[in-house]
Amino acid sequence: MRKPCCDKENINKGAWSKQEDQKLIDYIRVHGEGCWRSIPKAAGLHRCGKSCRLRWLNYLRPDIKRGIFAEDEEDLIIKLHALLGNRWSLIAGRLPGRTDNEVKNYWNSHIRRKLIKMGIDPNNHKPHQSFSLPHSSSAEGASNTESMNKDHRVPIFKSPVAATHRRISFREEESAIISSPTLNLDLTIALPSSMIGALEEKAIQNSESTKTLDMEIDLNC
DNA sequence: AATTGGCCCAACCGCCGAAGA
DNA sequence: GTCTTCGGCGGTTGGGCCAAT
Repeated sequence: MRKPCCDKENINKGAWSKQEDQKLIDYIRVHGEGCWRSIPKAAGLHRCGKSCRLRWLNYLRPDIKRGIFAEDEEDLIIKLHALLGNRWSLIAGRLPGRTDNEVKNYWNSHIRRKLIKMGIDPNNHKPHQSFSLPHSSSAEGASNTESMNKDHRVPIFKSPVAATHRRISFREEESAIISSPTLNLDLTIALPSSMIGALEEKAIQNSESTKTLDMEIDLNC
């Protein structure tokens, strides 16, 4: 049995107060992002290190872009999702200022529904033939491939791409993106510039794994 | 005005891989 | 080679807000 990431006692949970936010911001401004486990104690926060990390990365970071997604951002998310599946952190990495949580939420609340309305299966981005909303599908069938959110409104489908290829190495994923015939300019623009040179080199070196991934993606798209 | 149902999003949970001892 | 710890990730949930009834 794995130990909990932190002492559960004396740990605040739930929404962050302004004071807590300020403490975390102040600490990171001075000391930078370091060891998340030690930050709560050092910053005087009764929070789990993971919670601090999440709060900082998803909410407090100064470079976060908030507000509605632009059309081109949405388009890019759809393209990247078709390629990568539910790997939100990778998708978010190509949307400057957006977090994985934000992208994930936006996908589940907006894009998924939009695609369904358009008659496109959000799992594989193909026009669906038998895809149906949960209320019209059999509960038995649904239970194996999808889970519902709490009020049974929208099915949370597990992407076949993500389910099959979860935890593919970062290099393989970058290589797949760079070498993808269906995603070129949109993606290279968003790719962190500092990584492009190194990644292209790696893409060549890892051509074997890239081929494998591309082939798998072809099967799914 | 009160209730209900749906939507949205922040935050938690549990798992996994990487790194270090 | 094995074990432990940590950071990171995706899935899921709790709860606030708002529109419809």
